[in-house]
Amino acid sequence: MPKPKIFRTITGKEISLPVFFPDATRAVLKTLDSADIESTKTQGILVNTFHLNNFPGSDVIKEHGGVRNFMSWSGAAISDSGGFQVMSLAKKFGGKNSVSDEGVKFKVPNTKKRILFTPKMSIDLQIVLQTDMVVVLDDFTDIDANSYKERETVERTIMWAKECKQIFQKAIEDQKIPPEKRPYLLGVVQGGNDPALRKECTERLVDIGFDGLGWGGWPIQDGKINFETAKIIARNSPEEYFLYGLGVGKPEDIVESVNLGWNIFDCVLPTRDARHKRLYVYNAKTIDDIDVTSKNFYSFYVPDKEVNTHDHNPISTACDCLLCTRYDRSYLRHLFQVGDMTAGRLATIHNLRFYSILMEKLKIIYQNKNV
RNA sequence: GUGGCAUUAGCUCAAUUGGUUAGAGCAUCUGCCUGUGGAGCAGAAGGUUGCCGGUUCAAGUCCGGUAUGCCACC
Repeated sequence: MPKPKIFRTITGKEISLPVFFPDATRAVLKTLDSADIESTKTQGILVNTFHLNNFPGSDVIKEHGGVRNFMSWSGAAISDSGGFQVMSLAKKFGGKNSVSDEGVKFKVPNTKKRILFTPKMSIDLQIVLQTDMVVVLDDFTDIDANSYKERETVERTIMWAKECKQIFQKAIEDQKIPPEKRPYLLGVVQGGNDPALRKECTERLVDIGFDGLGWGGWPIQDGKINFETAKIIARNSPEEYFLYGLGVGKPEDIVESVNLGWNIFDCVLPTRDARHKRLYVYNAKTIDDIDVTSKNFYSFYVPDKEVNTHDHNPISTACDCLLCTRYDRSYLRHLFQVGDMTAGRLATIHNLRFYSILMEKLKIIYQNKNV
């Protein structure tokens, strides 16, 4: 069976793989509006169920008929379950936040509310969001987890995955959602750095049956990605499955992951780095000359350095974004110096175009490989 | 012309009654950011304390002179 080359949205769009979804956690890609996102040729975005449930709340999203209408976005959209946030919140606030088989108990940030976030809530909310891919709630295996904790999180992840699938299917039937409007359902593989546990988790999730699997957990280990885990999940997944590297990653990590069969990615790096004055720049002179399989195919450009004050060159000649086609280095430095938000906007647009060019280049390689 | 106040890092300012190696913010330079509570974090460099002399074991700090600036009064 051939690998899927198409990601179909519930609005009828077809997106070829691999694809990168930047993180619009709160239904906004920081500093950009939806027209800006379109201009970067970004195909889809990732929103977060947990955060959108807090603000503005599912009733508001429901009134709009989904998060896409809410933010006037016509591309693809995936909703994250909230599993990762639950982990980071539990870690940050500890104490009264706890994970049990029922779900996650925690205090809602910035409020006095304490709620139990369950697999059912996550799925129900994601269906309200009307995204193209729904992600099951998973129990995050911490990078420092001992083998007992690793086992526990995997068992709970599988239990919740089963529950999520049943709730998902029931919702589809109850709401009479036609097949072409049915979102994809993604299982998430946990198990930390234990290869046998990762394999087992993958197999048991495949037995339950999903449209794809996510590479869960913390992707970084001593600053490097554990590609052994990526290989194990990919090898034990059906050919037609979507393989989604959750939170992956740096450009070179995406290149390597695509090589191992992964085809969907999301990461905060391009947007966060842009706001933190780190721009991704291809070393090639033109877009045509870019070779993402070569070593060191890109560099970082730090826009607010003093040396840029009198530099009238564009940030990159191998880029066709708003920043590179209209403004020069001197002006961008000025915008960062005076602390204007436009600096963040132009830098974010640039970094997103860098990533969309990366995916366009990988698409060509990927499609040639699968002919 | 007389009196008062000021002068310390590129910039704005700290530094008990004279007492270790004169500090901080911004700017500069390095690095970091991975299913985003964060336009964030870490680190480095940067000084003949306006200049000349004096008192003292010890001076950014006290004294005399001088330069520059601000204020007040003739």
